[in-house]
Parts: sequence; C-alpha cells; structure tokens
Amino acid sequence: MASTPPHCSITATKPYQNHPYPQNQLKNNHHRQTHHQNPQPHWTTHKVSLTKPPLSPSPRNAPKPAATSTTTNQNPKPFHSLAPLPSSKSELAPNFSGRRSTRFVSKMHFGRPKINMSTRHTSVAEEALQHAIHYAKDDKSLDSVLLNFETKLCGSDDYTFLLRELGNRGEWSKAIHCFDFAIKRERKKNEQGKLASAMISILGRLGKVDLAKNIFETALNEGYGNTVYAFSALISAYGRSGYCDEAIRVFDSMKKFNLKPNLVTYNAVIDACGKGGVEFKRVLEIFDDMLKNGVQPDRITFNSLLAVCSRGGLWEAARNLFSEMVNRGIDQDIFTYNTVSYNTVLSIYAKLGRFEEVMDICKEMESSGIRKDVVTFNALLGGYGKQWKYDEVRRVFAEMKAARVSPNLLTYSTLIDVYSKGGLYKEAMELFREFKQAGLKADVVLYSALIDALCKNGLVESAVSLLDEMTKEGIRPNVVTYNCIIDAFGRSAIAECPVEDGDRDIELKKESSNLNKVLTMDDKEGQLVGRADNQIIQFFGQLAAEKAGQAKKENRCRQEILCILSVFQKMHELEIKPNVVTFSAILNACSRCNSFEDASMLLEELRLFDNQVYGVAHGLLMGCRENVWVQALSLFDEVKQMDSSTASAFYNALTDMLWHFGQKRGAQLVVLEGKRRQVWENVWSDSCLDLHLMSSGAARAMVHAWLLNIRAVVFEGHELPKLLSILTGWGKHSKVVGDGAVRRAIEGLLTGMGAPFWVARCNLGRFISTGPMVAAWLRESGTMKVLVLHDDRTDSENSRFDKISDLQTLPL
DNA sequence: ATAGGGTTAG
Repeated sequence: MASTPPHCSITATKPYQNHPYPQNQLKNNHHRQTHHQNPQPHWTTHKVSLTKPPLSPSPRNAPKPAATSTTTNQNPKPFHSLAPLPSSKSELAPNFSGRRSTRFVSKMHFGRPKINMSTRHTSVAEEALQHAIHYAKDDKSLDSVLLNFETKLCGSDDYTFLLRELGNRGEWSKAIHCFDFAIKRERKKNEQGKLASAMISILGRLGKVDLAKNIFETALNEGYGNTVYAFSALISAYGRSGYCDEAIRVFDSMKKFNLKPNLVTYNAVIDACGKGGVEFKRVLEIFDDMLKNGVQPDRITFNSLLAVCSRGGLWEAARNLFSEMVNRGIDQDIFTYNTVSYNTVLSIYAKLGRFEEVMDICKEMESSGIRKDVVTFNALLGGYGKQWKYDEVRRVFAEMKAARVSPNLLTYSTLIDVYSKGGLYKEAMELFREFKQAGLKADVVLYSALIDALCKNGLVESAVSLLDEMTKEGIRPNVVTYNCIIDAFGRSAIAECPVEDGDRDIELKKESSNLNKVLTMDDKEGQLVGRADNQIIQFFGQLAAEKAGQAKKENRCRQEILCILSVFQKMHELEIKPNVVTFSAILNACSRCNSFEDASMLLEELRLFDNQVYGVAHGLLMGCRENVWVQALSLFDEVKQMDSSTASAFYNALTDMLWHFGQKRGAQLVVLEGKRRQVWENVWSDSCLDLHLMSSGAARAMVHAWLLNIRAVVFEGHELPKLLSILTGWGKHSKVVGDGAVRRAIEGLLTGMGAPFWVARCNLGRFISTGPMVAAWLRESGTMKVLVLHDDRTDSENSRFDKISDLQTLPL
C-alpha cells in the first residue's frame, strides 16, 4: 500500500462501489475491499471541530522523480522513480469529490454507442436495423426479420453494424439474438472472432459484464475467441464496470494463450486500473511491462496514467508524467500514430476553438486515407457548436450523414446541448425528435443537459418535473443533475426582463403556437415518442415561447423554495452524494434569497450535507470570523486541490453569499485569501485589475481591496502608472452570452464611490482612468471611508481581529 | 474487430 492512504483523493466518489459484484467475482477480492469501500457512511454528519488545526500541505520534500528530457522512445525507463508520494488526507475529502466523479456513472448508462468507423456495411444492413427496431417485438419476430434479410446481408460487417446499432439503442437482448443468428451462419473463424469481440465490446459498454463474459467464454470454447481483440474487449468491459481485478486477471491470462497485448490492450487495462483505484505503483508495473514489450504508449495511455495519479492525489507524479509525455514528443509525433490519436488531438483543438488546426488535421486525415468516424464527427460538432458556429455545425452534420456515419447518443446529446445553450430551442427540439425517431434512448447526461437548459432559463419547476420523468424511466439522476437544479434556484426571479420588441414578440408567439401544432401531430403519430419525450418537446416549445419574456413571476420564489426542498429530499432518498459543486450551488441559491430566513433553510440543507462547509459559511455569515477562520483555511486547502474553475466557483459562490447579506468585510477576506492562493489567475497589478473570472460580489470586494492597495502606493509617495484599468469582461466567458452582470455591478460600484473611472471606448467591459486622476481622488479626505468595508453583523470578539489585520497590512 | 466524444459549478 506504500504511503498513500486509500481515501486521500479528491475524486473520492466511486460510483461503481454500489454495483453488486457478480457472485463468482467475490473471491480473492482482498484488494477491492480495501479500495472500493468508503469507510465513512455517507449520510452521517460529522461534528464540526472549530479548533481543529489547519491541514498541513502535501510534503514537498519527497524525492523528485527523475523524468528528464534525455529520455527517448528507445530507452523508456524512468518510471520506477515516479513513486507515489504521501499526500495529506482530510476529513473533507469524501464530499469534495472532483468533477470526474460522475463521469463513470454516466458512462455506465445505456448505449455507450460505439459504431463501426468504416462504412463497410451495406444499406441493406441499415434497412434490417430499422426493421429490427420497429417490427421485432420479440425473439420470434426478430427471427423472421433476420431470416427475411439473411440472403441480402453481407457477411460479418453487416451483422456487426446491426449489433452495434442495437447496442446503441440499449437493445442488448436483440443484439445477442442477432449475434447468435450470425455466428451460426458464419464459417470463417476470423469473421466469427470479429463478431465476438464486437459483441463483447457492445455488452461491455452497456454494463452487461456477465453477458460479455459468457460470450467470451463461449467464443474461447468454440475456438474463435482466442484473439487479442476479444481479450482487449473483455478487459475494457470489466474496466468500465469497475471490476479492475477481473480486468487484470484477464490481462494476465493472455500469456497462457500466447497472445501479445497491444497498445489498445494496455490502454484498456491501465484505464481499468484507474477506474478501480489501483495504486499507482502497481499500474506503473504494467506500464513498464508495456515499454519492455516494445509497445509505444500514446496519449490515451498517459491520460489513463494521469487519472491514476490524480485519483491518488499524486500531483508530483502527475506533473512528471505530463512532462515525460511532452518529452516523448507525444504531441509532435501524434500524426504518425493512428486514427485514435487524430481524434484525441482533434477534439482538443476543437474544444479550444482552434479551427485552423482542426481543419489541418481533417485534411491530414483525408490525405492519409483515414476516415472520420463518429468520434471525429462528434468532436467537430461539439467544437463548432461551443463556438456558436452553427452553420459549420449543420455542414458537418450533413457531411456525417452523407458519409453514412450514424449519429449516436453522444452526437445528439452534443447537438441538443449546443443548440439549447445558444437559445436555438426549435433546432434543439427538432434534433430531439430526430433522436427519438432513430430509436435512441436518452441517458443521464442528456437528461441533465435538458434539465440544465430549463434551469438556465428559469423554468425550475419544469426541470423538476423532468427529473421525475427520468426517474420514472428508470434513469438514475446523478449529482450533476441535482447541481443544475439547485443552482437554478431563484434565477427566474432575478432574471432581467428583456426590452420588448412588439414585432418580435408576435413572431415568437406564432412560433410557439406552431410548435404546439407539431406537438399535437406527434401524438397522433403514435408510439415512437413517449410521454417523457413529449414533455421534453413541450419544454422546448415553452423555452422558445419564454424567450418573448412572458414569464409570470409572481409567487415564483415561494413555489421554488418548496420545489427545491423537495429536490433535496429526493437527493437524500436516492443517496446521491453531494460534491463541492453542490455546495457552490447552495451558496449561490442563498445569494438569490430575498430574506435571511429563506437562506437559512438552504443553509440547513448544506449542514445536512457537510457540517464543516456549513460551519465556515454560516460562521462567516454571522460575523464570527475569528472563530471559523482556521476552519475556513483548511477548507480552502481542500478547495485548492480542485481544478481552477471548480475552486474559483466555490470562492465566487461563498463571497457572493456573504456580500449579498451585508458581510462585505468577510467577503473581502475570502476573496483576498483566494487571491493569495491564486484561485483567479493574475488578478491584479498596479495598473490593472482583472475581474473577468469573478462573480459580482467577489469582484466588488476585490475592487475595494485593489483601490486600497494603490492608495497605499500613493501614500508611500510613489507615482501611479499613467493608465489604470479594471477589466470585467463583457460576457465572453459567461455561459449566458453577453450577460455582463459583473460589468454592471462594477459600474454601479465605481459610480457610487465617485471613483473617476469610465468605460473604455472599444471595450465595454473595461473601465479606465489615469494615474493622476485616481491619485487625486484617493487623496481626498472622504475616500478612505468609502473604501473600507464593514460587516453588518460582527461578533464583538472580532473587533480585535479587525484591528490587527487592517487591510493595508494583510499579506496580499 | 479492441481504446477515445457529450452534461453542472461563469
């Protein structure tokens, strides 16, 4: 076990720990016992110990791994030195599970669609698929469909297509039936092998490990399963269901069968280890084995290794791996690898919005004769969609269909999400309809995206009823689903009423009534679109109509609070573990409460989730800074372990809540602590204050601190820079395009203080001034008074604290 | 044939 405590990671949630292990796999599970079972019963609230000393940071004195740039591909040996480092364990950790926590759960749901990347299947196969979906209600009718098509279907490629597409639709039973049908009719062992590995992979993606194992064993017995593909598929199947010991066992057994693992096999087993919480040292052994056998690791290998590190909190090791990756030239050599690599790079560039590079890669792929597969297309669609390049999205989607690459759940999920985020609800609705027509089933991620779209538009109650629908459909919501809803609390009440344009209004009403007509037609159409689906389509119609700003807002707040409490209730019932995002969401919800009483109800929910986070939030809110500050610091230590946007979101939420309830000084302390810990990158210099990553409360508290800071500069007799600027952004970073809440808040703040700043000519989100003007203002007698912040509520004990830590003397 | 895409907290 080396020095790593089993639960020190920030990704402590192990969603699969709830899966019942198959009976035959419970033996020899020593390892799993230690790793998979969270020793803390989740729903107990631990006692707050306000005297608890702050956590010590991770030791920095551990020996540095010696991954250096001298390493070459031919001599890859430095990895033994990447020993796991001891890392601090905190009691907060179990709740502070990072974002990765739900990924795995969501991937367990229906159809991890993975379809044949080539278009080797014939159009007959597509026709057969339609028949199998729509007409085959039982085994018998499926048989007759298959018999009907038997002579026209072209070998294993057509059958593989059929299996995969059925798998994409969650129809594992039909898929197995087709597999049995196909295997009987196939003579060549090689082709039977293809069918078998495809079938194993499909079942693996659907989380049906036991069935996958059956197929595998039969294939072995019948003499067509002895391939590296079948083994790799089974390893991956075990891995994605969390049975990493089984995955390793299968991997080890390959030797007996004289099979040499290849890159994919190694990647699958390393990935399984990552998901299964295997300690880093053990994974490195496999990695070394890989290198010894001359299999070159690729980006996926490294990513999986990195996941193991981050899981174990082994940040040093992760950093070293990363630099090793760069040293190995993974980035540079990527094009000499294979399609996989292409897709990985492509999706990275697409996410970054670097479309020139994306186009280059596409061209490169075309010239090397590598076909774009569903993953390639999905990456392109997501990339263009996130940049709001909807024309490109349409073009790529058309190209995809022309290339006869079937859009899958992820394709539609991506598209529906980007269209909803862009406010193109009609398009989103049409895609949802197409998605249902294709016979695909929504999973938790798609539902969460839909729920989020409703929430972001203030339709919290509709979101909650969709939550109920998905539960009824047998799809288990995850923490993300709940976080979306919690974070939406109060949004509708504070949402601005857009300035109405009469004509536009009428247009939208027309559009909305058209939508309703389409809806009615759909009902007649019949079976394909079910109850929940109709509801979703209705919601999109509602959203399209709500764009006209017709929302009735009376009583909303009251209803919403009841609604949100019922959501918490459901979360408890389903035993959904909260994470740091949940806490941020609750704090944000508090900021939207009009009364202290409402906020208290929400804080009470926070207390039930995590007494310690509650202790800090509540303590600061009540002005008991001195008592909770130590506790707060240890909380911030934990938050610092998250990725930067998660961390800053938490600081933003906490600060906003404090600011909202008049604890401005407390808010400022939190913000300065965040700055000290570099939660927001490069917040300030003497000439510039960059607020674009901050919430409005955090930004305002920061403006005060910054101005006090340059006031000190002035009073020390130094000159200010000629030009001073405050950047607020103008909504570019906002998920709501052009929102600019921070900009408005700062504008109001500066005006209110009489600070001589004005909006820069070419940039609405930038306030500027000159050094001399600001200096003169800062010298005015009344300025200091408006700059220093106070709390509405203070504990008498705190006056002493205030005096010592007068702002100018704070370590900034 | 086996791996790799999508959702929340700005």
